[in-house]
Amino acid sequence: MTLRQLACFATVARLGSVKAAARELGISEPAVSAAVGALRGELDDQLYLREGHGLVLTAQGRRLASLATEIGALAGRATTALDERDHGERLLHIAVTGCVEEHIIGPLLSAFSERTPDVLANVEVAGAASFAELLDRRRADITLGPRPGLAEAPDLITAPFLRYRMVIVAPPSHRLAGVDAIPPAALAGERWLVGSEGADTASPAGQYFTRVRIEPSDVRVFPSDAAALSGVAAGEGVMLALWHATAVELRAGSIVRLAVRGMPLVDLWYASTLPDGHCLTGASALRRFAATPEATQAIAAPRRGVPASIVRAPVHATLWHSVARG
Amino acid sequence: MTLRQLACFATVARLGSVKAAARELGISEPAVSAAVGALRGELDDQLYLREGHGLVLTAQGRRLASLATEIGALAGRATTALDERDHGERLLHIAVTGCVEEHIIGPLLSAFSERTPDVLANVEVAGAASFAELLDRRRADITLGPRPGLAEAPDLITAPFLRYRMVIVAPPSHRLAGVDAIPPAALAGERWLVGSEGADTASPAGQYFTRVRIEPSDVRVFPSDAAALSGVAAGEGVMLALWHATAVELRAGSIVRLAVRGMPLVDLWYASTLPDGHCLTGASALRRFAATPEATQAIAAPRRGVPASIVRAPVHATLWHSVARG
DNA sequence: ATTAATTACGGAATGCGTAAGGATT
DNA sequence: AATCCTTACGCATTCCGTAATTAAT
Repeated sequence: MTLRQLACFATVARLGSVKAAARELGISEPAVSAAVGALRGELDDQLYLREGHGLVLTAQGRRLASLATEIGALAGRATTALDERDHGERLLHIAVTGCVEEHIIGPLLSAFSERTPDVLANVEVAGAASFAELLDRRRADITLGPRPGLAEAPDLITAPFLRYRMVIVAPPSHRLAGVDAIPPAALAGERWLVGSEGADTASPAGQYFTRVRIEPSDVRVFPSDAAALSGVAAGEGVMLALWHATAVELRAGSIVRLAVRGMPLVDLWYASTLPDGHCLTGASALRRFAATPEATQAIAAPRRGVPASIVRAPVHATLWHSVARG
Repeated sequence: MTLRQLACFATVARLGSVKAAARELGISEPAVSAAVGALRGELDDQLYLREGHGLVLTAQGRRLASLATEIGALAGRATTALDERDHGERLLHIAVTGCVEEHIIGPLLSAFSERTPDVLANVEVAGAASFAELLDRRRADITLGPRPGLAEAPDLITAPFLRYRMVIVAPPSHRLAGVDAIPPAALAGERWLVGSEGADTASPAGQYFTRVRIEPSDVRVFPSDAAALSGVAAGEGVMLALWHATAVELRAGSIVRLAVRGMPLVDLWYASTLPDGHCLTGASALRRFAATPEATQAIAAPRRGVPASIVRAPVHATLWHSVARG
């Protein structure tokens, strides 16, 4: 499989014709046909069928067309975007977990950019399990979240930067509101609301369920922790939430904290990079900055959003949901 | 530029050595060196420098390493994931705007999957401006949001599926609460809270600002509309919000609606696909389903989240933020 | 009969491996 | 002296373009 073959196929898929693709690509028709033929052989699929006037993609063909276009776009970025020398040293690739993305990264970067002007950051949400690999393969300059497995990449520099607390919140009318020393098992039958990470075993909620050995049957996924919290206030269910993200609602009385045994859950988030010589100066600067009181304070402050001037809209957010077996 | 060259460079970047990369790739050392040399020439950058024992990537080299790894991963998906024949016909690529993603897609897909079991959906957030191209290049099977420009892809089938209303909400203590017929210009000096799309000109907020000709100086970005709404309740500012997403908070009295002239703003969202013969049956089924009363009702219902059993955690969400000029 | 995709074949270019050169520790 | 990246050169493979063939309207 070569880039050229993929480009040929992507063009054929888009234009619905080998001839037109050949014209657009500036090569001969057989060249296109052969390129696609090679893919056909390699992937063991027809990719498209001739049908009347035009071509109709097979299911695999459609998927490959999508992948091929995406690959082509990335390759194009390699040739063009790489020229922006300015950004080269200043662009930070930051990999974070969903929870850090929603609650931490905004104020943290906001504060960091005040201290170190002209920072550009590209935030990518990833599972903590992939942190070590992302750093190792240079796909991320720094990771923020749980500690990467040191077994996988022993050379990482890893520093704790935030001690966080998680609590279980419920509507004020909840039957267990005000009750002391609630055993976790008493919550197994509740309706649990979770944010975009769902109840994945790697998510905070999933890890908690595993730790206290409950398997709630009624878990409902919201598009964000904030939306789930709003659901709690509306009486929809209970939620495992980041303590400092619930301060406003707790004070307003729209939700209450349940006194579940073992709560609040305290844990640490880490900032990790490759060793100093091998990572961007910006990455090690951010790693060090994240642990300063200044950063901690910015993160802990009641959330006020981030000035629009320093945040560009997500250019390309990709979420993978899969919905099955209704 | 070829996939092989990129794979060579990615491996060199990861292992920090041409020799080690050659060993891992199972080819000779000069072959690797030449492949990287070709990239060096094409991209006009050294990519890495020899330094003592090992190699140190240049800034461009780091970016290329990231791109190369990503491209390699996608190419790998093309060979392996394409084999999952089962999913071929059932996997829907859905492109939506940020607003639809947060407020609409969950209940819509939840209801759709009840009616059509075994649906798999892959939801991608994109700007409405790219809808036509996404459909045209087969990177999306269906788009949900504003109407794609018909000039760009005249053959699309486009059907309105939801009439939505947007309102401006504020804290109950706001000076304009209860005031009638507020001129939009009176809000130019407010602090505006916006969700993840920011105040981008393509976002609902950005479009509104353009339409009423105000350029607020104080716009603060939150990670989601729900978070921004919670900010409104906390007295942080005002917000242009989807009417039906504010029902719970309005009823609870934690926020109020401002009687701004021209509000509520009413508009339509459209479901668009390629013509029936050229798109997945699932895509046209969803396009038709979205316009049924059943779907409208599911979307309009106060939000309750989506059962965890039918939503998988986002496997790989990529957000591009860029933070500059603190 | 016409349009469009595929196969056949000759020539050019690319890519790999062995061997030698150069730079750094 | 040793290690590692790079250049030099011969060979096999791949890839393209022209021309002929096949399939469908």
